[in-house]
Amino acid sequence: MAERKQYEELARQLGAIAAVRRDLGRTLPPEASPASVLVLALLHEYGEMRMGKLAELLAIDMSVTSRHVAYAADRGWIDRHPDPLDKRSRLLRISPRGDELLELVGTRYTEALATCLRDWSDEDLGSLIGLLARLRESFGDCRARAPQA
Amino acid sequence: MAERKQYEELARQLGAIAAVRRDLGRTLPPEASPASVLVLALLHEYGEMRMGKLAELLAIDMSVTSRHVAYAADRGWIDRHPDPLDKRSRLLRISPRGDELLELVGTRYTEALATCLRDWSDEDLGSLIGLLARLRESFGDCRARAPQA
DNA sequence: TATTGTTATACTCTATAACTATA
DNA sequence: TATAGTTATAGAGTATAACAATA
Repeated sequence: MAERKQYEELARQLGAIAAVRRDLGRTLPPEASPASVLVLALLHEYGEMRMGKLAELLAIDMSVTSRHVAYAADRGWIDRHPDPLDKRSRLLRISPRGDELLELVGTRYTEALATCLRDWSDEDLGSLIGLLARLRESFGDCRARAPQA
Repeated sequence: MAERKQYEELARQLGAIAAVRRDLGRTLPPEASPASVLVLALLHEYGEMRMGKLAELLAIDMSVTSRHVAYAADRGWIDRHPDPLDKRSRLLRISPRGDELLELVGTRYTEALATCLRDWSDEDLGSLIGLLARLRESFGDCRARAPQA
C-alpha cells in the first residue's frame, strides 16, 4: 500500500507521458493513424477476432472501434468476413498488406526509440515495459470489476 | 542498446496506456479537464512562469497552451498579471482556488489508484514513476536536440 | 525584423444515443 | 427482448497559419 504522494506523482507522469506518444505518432506514415496501428498490432498478436473482443482489448467503445476498423479495412490492412456462427458479426483478420505496414511501423518506432533511448540499458527498458503491462492489467481488472455504474 | 523487439513492445505499451489515462480522467470533477489539471500541477510545482515556458514543459504548441490557460483563468484557477520586463508577456500563477482544485483532484486520483493498484508494492510503484520520468526526460532531450527540421 | 501570445480553422480520437439486423 | 455492429452527432485535444502587440 503506497502513499498519497506517490499516487499523485504517478497520475502526473501518466498525464505527461502523452507527449511521448505524440512524438512517436509523428514518425508514422501519413495514412497510418496511431489508432489503426494499434488495431493492427492486436490483430497480429491475437489473431482473428470479432469487433466486440477488439473493443475490449482496446478498452474503447465499440462505436469507435468500428470506425478504426472501417478505416483500416478501406485501406486493405484488414480482411472482414462473415462469422459462420453468428450472422450479426464479422471476423476481423490482419491482411498481408497490414502485416507489411506493421513491419514498416516497427522499423520507424525502432529508429525513433533507438535514438532517444540510446543510453538506456536493456534491463531498464525491460522493467519499464513490464511495469506498464502490469499497470494496464491492474486497470483492466478494475474496469472489469466495476462497470455496473 | 536494446533489441528491435523491445522497442516495438514499448511502443505498443505506450499506445495502450492511453486507456489508463482515460480511466483516470473520468474520476475528475466535471469542469476540470485533464489538460487544465496538468497545467495547474505544473504551476504548483514550478511556480510563476510565462506562457512559452509552460508550453515547453507541456510539450505542446503554445496556441493550445494558450487555450488551456484561458480556460483555467476563466474559472479562477490561475492569476495572470503583466510581466514588468516584457509587455508582450503575462506571468501565470496558480490561485488559491486552483490549489483547492488540485487538492481535490489529488484525492480523487489517490482513491482510484489505491483501489486498482492495491496489490502493488511501494517499491514497484516507485520504479514505474522513476522510469516514466526518465522516459519523458529522454524524449525531451531528443526534442530539444532535433527541432531544426 | 523577430518574438510573445491569441485566435481561426481543421483534423484526430472518444463517448452517447439512435438505428439495423440477427439471436 | 437482447445483442453485435454501424452511423450521426457532439466534445475534448492538438497542430498550422494568420494576426496583434511589443522588443
